Amino acid sequence: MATIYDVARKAEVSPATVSRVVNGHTNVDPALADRVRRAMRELDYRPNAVARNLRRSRTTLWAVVISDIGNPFFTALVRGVEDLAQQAGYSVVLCNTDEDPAKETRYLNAVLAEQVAGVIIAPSGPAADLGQLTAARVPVVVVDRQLHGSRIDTVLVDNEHGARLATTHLLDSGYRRIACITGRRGVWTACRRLGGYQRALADAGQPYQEELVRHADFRSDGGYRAMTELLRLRPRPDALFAANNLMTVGAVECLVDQGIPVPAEMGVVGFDDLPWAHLVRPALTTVTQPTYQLGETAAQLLIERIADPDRAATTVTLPTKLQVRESSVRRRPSAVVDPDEA
Amino acid sequence: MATIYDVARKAEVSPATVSRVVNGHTNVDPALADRVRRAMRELDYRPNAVARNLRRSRTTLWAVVISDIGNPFFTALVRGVEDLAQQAGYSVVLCNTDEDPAKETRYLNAVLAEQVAGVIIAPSGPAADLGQLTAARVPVVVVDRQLHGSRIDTVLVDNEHGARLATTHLLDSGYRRIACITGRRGVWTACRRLGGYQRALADAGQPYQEELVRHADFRSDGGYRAMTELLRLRPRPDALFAANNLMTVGAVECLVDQGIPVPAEMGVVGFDDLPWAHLVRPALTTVTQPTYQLGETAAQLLIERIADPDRAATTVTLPTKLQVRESSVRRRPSAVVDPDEA
DNA sequence: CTGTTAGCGCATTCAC
DNA sequence: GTGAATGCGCTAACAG
Repeated sequence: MATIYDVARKAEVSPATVSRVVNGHTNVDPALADRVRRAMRELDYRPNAVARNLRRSRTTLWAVVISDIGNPFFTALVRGVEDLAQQAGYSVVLCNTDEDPAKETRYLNAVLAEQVAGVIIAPSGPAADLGQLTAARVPVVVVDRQLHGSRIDTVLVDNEHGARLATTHLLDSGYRRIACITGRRGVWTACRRLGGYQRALADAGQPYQEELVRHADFRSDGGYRAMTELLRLRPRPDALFAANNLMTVGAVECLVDQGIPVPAEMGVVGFDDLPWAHLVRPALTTVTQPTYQLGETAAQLLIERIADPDRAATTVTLPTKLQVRESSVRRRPSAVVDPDEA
Repeated sequence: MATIYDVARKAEVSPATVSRVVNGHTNVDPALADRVRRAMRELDYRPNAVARNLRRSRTTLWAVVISDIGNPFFTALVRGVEDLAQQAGYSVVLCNTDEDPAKETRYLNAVLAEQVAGVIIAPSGPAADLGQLTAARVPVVVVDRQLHGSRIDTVLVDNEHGARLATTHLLDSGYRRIACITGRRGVWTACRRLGGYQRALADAGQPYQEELVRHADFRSDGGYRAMTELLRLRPRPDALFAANNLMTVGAVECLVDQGIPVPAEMGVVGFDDLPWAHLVRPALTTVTQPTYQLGETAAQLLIERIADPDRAATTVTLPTKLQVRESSVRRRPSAVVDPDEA
């Protein structure tokens, strides 16, 4: 590979001038600039980003750390991040931890070693150790989860509100024994969504029954198992609020396998939409999150944080909406209007 | 951030010795090594990967270039790559081009500049310019598509065979006017899958009718539009073979919207599975690819290519299978056995 | 406006 | 087995 010195020699200028042309920083005599550009073309010169990063002691890379690349929630979020990152001149490195703390640690170490310009982390699992990142003064934005006690920029949705909407909707549809499958104890989103469920029951003067609540792992299999357990209860629940998209899928699979008709014998609402929620029969009612904007907002905060490392930390909360489809309405399911499909 | 010099000073050794301890290359006196390790701990020393990369003029990063991060096919593939990469000590950078040639070019440039150790590219769109990569002697493996005329390691599936299986199955189920939605003209997978469809018709002595074939963009919307067009034909097709997963989704959405019952009035088989294909009612019959292994195999080839840049290029072809579910069988749909679900 | 110079942090010669 | 010295390729002072 040609270096900046090769170009300089060929164009009969100094390496500094080549650098100036490449980066367009200072003004360069047009004639010289032309010679440089020609030399670059002839040598097929490509600036070595590694050397530049070392010299500048910063990179143009963001790391986005997510826990499940197979979950459409995260891929949509990544898209939002990526689009803004590109605009701002950053490339995005995706780190998929698969809910594996060891992988997460490895990635965070790599991220530090590689001197990334910033990190956006969207963990659904237990708390990551962001201490080392913040200690190294790496700009960080947390998405999807509140980290108490730390001054970090954060983007959230109103989980409690969404969960409450979902549960209230099931009550309004006439369901009375509503089960809840939420995430692991201690996981922030799991708590908030469970909280919204409880709140809705309280609002309606319904008793809160511990046995109707299950904690699973935010994955499909976990939803399946939790549903299996719930179906053993007597009397059986007549509705389900599932606290994330993949667990909803698992639960519905279980219902299909057991031959339990939805929504006739089991109303279902899931938290977080799925790209194909309306293709499943019956179409799934979900609490939708503005996933793409979640990513965009995180990217925006990261850009601002990089520009001013000392500004006060911000928390942005985005709204959720209830998307009523068929799985939660006992009669005339096809009459439901779906604004997103218009 | 502490540097190797800080550690050396604190441990009262030379930077070279610290480097030796960090990399475990040569033998170091245990006493010195201990002092070094303690100093590293106390200073929370983290090797600067950028500097190391510059010095060694190679990195420990792979780039995986895909065209749609929202497509489960690619995410599964990435998982396969990632798992092997981790084992081999590489980190994976995901580059999502969204079928946008400009984005792809930007990423390939970045990839060159960042001196990545290797590239795995899985494009579904038109030909990428890999020339510059191979010219720079960057190890490259192509997945999912054949690049004729170039000596590049490649991992494929037997597209033609899978498409033929799918079409033959529809014929066997009694459908006679079978439409095909494939990808853009000139896209390798699109051609091969169309070829399999044609071959199956020929095998069965059925005429090939141009009007039954549509070319779309491998995305959901394209499938929807193509299906809309096909439904205007008279006589109407009675079955569909769609050449990728997302177009299948789009086509089925269209059928739902038009109120056309599947499989009674329209048999459907899609190429490439979806994680939730069995949740859709009726459950979708698909041609499944070993997506994860596709990624693993690509990673394996890349590892071997890096180890020996001059070995002959290999092409590996993996098998596809027909997964019969409900959307392609007119009677007794629930009797179908699905081995993957056992 | 341009060239000379130094050094980012590290790994690797080469002497010792 | 260890340390001193060098340079990976580039950018940013600084001097001219």
